[in-house]
Amino acid sequence: MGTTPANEWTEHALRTLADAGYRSSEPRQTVIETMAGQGCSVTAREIADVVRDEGSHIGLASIYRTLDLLDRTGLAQRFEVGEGSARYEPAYPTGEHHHHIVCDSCGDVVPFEDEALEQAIERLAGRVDFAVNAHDVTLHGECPACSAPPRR
Amino acid sequence: MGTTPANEWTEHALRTLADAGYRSSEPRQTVIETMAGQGCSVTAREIADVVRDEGSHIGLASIYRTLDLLDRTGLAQRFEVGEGSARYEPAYPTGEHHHHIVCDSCGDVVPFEDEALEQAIERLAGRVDFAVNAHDVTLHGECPACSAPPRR
DNA sequence: GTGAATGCAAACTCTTTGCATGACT
DNA sequence: AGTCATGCAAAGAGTTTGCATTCAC
Repeated sequence: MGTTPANEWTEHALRTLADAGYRSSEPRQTVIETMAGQGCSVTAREIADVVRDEGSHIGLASIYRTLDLLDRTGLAQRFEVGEGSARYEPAYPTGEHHHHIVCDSCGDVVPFEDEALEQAIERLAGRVDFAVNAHDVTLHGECPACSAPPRR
Repeated sequence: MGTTPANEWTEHALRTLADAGYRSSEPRQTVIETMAGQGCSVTAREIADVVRDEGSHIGLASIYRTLDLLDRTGLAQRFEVGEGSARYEPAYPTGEHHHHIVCDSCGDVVPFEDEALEQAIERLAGRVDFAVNAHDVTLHGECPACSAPPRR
């Protein structure tokens, strides 16, 4: 396996933080690697659980502090899908990104991309009097499994 | 002043709840009227504050219960813009709705509508394998006041 | 060595829940 | 009268913060 987007983001994030004068501690590296390792978005607790399952341990507070740092430096994007806890995911320097569909029955979150949607938002952003620098789109509904007829 | 959309929603909501067998209590009516009275979206605490300023009082728990009821019955829509607390706003039976731009500096929330955006989402919804029945779009940025050069 | 980052625990905020009281139908 | 809804207070969940210790530079 060669260079994946996740690997690239990990390195980009570590380098960016180092360049900005932040120290490279093991907890920070682990949080970043764990985020990259998850397919899509993660919550603070999910990171803690994954790390614990790998035999290590990072205090929840440190995870929150790292996530906050990543968000503030633009290395990650924070968003919520309405289930109480914040989700974070890597933000690629290319601006490339996706959005999410949430199953309101089982809580499943799956990503999607849509160029037409991005264009509509871009045009809109140019028309409003806010300086728009990010956007969230979340679709709500039921996943195929949940909208299937009840099992018996 | 005649019939406004807000008035209509208030009546629609009260009637719908009554028809569904829910009791018409004063707290519920007040919450609904207060929601209608606010321009856009509200938080539970905002409702409590407005009600208190008008000389009445409703327990926070009842406000939350009413908001939850409105959300479950489709009379209101719940969403979050990332400032910790949930916001609710009237959902019109016509399906007419808007989205929000949030100023990440001062927390100001302003509504917008965009037909092209709605169309893009509608087309997208038809293409995914989820049964999509709602969507949130939130733009983040800085409002004109906050992006202005710092005052001196 | 010095200042920044961690970990723990306490504090906070938002929201939900249990239970007795009061109100709508 | 019989329920359903309210209000209060306590409980929960997620997140932030204070502070002593540890670690990176």
